[in-house]
Amino acid sequence: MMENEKGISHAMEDYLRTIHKLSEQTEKVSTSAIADRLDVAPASVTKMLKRLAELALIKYEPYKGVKLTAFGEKTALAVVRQHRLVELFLHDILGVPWDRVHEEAHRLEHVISPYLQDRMVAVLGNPRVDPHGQPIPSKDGSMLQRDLCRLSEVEVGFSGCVAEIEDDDAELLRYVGEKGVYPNTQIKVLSRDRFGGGVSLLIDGEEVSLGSQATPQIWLFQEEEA
Amino acid sequence: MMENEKGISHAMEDYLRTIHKLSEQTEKVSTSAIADRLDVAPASVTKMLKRLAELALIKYEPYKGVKLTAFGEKTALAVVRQHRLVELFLHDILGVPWDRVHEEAHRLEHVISPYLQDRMVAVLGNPRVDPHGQPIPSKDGSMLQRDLCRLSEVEVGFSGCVAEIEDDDAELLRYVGEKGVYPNTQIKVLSRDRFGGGVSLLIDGEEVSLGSQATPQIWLFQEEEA
DNA sequence: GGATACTTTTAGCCCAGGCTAAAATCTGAG
DNA sequence: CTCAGATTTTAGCCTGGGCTAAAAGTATCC
Repeated sequence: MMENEKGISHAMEDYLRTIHKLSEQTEKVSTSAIADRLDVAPASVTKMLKRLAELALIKYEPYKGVKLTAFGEKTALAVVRQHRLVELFLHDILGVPWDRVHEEAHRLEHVISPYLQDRMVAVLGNPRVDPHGQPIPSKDGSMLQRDLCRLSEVEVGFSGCVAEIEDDDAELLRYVGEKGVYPNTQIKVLSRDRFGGGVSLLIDGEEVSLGSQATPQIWLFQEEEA
Repeated sequence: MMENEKGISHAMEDYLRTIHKLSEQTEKVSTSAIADRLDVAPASVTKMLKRLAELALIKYEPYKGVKLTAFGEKTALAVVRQHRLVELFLHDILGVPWDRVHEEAHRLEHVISPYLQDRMVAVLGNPRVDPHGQPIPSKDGSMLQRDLCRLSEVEVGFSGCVAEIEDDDAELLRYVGEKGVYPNTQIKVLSRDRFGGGVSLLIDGEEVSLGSQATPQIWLFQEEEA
């Protein structure tokens, strides 16, 4: 049951991380959205939501969706921190490619003690972002806030810098990596498909095209560069 | 249920490792010995033994104790390998002290994929022994066989080299470490308590005494040195 | 060789976290 | 405003891995 001292199981950690993730898009997160993402039946989600609500991790009104409480938010951020630190560790120290770190980290994140986390942080030198450019929440739960927009939504002619790429689709990461798009890659948007959302980019003097599945997953720093 | 592809759960891995460990002492391992070591009720052990027997991991005759099959042995050695590799990794790469690696490795060992194991091995440079001197089984299940004897059983006057120290009691490891006893430490037995099994040692020119709880946990290379 | 003590197993329970099928609620289109 | 369709919840079941209490088997001692 309570795998860590606070009565929060590994499964609960997964739910919290998922709810946190989905909260970026919608205010109240739906049962089915969680079920989809965790690949479990909606009924299972409902059951778990009740437990999370009992622990005061979420505010749950039946049929109305769910929202993290402040406590839940804090706990979720701790899970995200753990996850991203592990990803970075796997990448930087063990040489795991960026399209594999997510799934490996998913298993590891639940069994890293606070002590080990500290050791990892020490070895990594207090890092700020994971291998996909996503910011690592600090211990106290504050997270680097940045002004980002999706590559799928930026104007033709925009020139700027890649901030992060969504980490949950390994296939996509491989695709994007092959095209030479990584965090901090400098890009300029040359053109855009009229329908579909694919783009043509200038990267390092080369012209590169990206399919419409990829562009919404790539986030750019908002501030336009010269 | 089946946490790895072969239908062997984390709990089962713990049982296998424990049975393997206890098999060093006795031919047939008793239910209660397993229960003691895993800190669960004997009834729980019985139940699990049936499951392990169904998977052909052990030979189980009710009331007569239990023994690993060849398949069980192989599986257990894979778990031991995982455990010791993780211990070494934590020690060498993350700087975790040797009295802490066991408990941390205990959680981690169940969630390291074969791929990650390979990465660890690469980073560690194909190591042979863990931080307590215990040999790491190779991938194919062969393990460095050595001729060891306990410090508690060696004659006064013996001079030789520490091979390994049992890793499951952190307190003891700290004690032994404070005394300067590590794998490969050169020692000479100066005297022995008439009753109790404590000894007085010469280490690096210094006289050091070790209590009777410690000496049976310390293993020496059998061959006497000049 | 039998009484007693210890060990092991059985029986039956619990909880977490899944599942399906059926009931309840919500939503949006006419 | 109603009702069909989608979403969500309830009810009830399952499995793994624990537990306790009671029964069964084994060992020991006289």
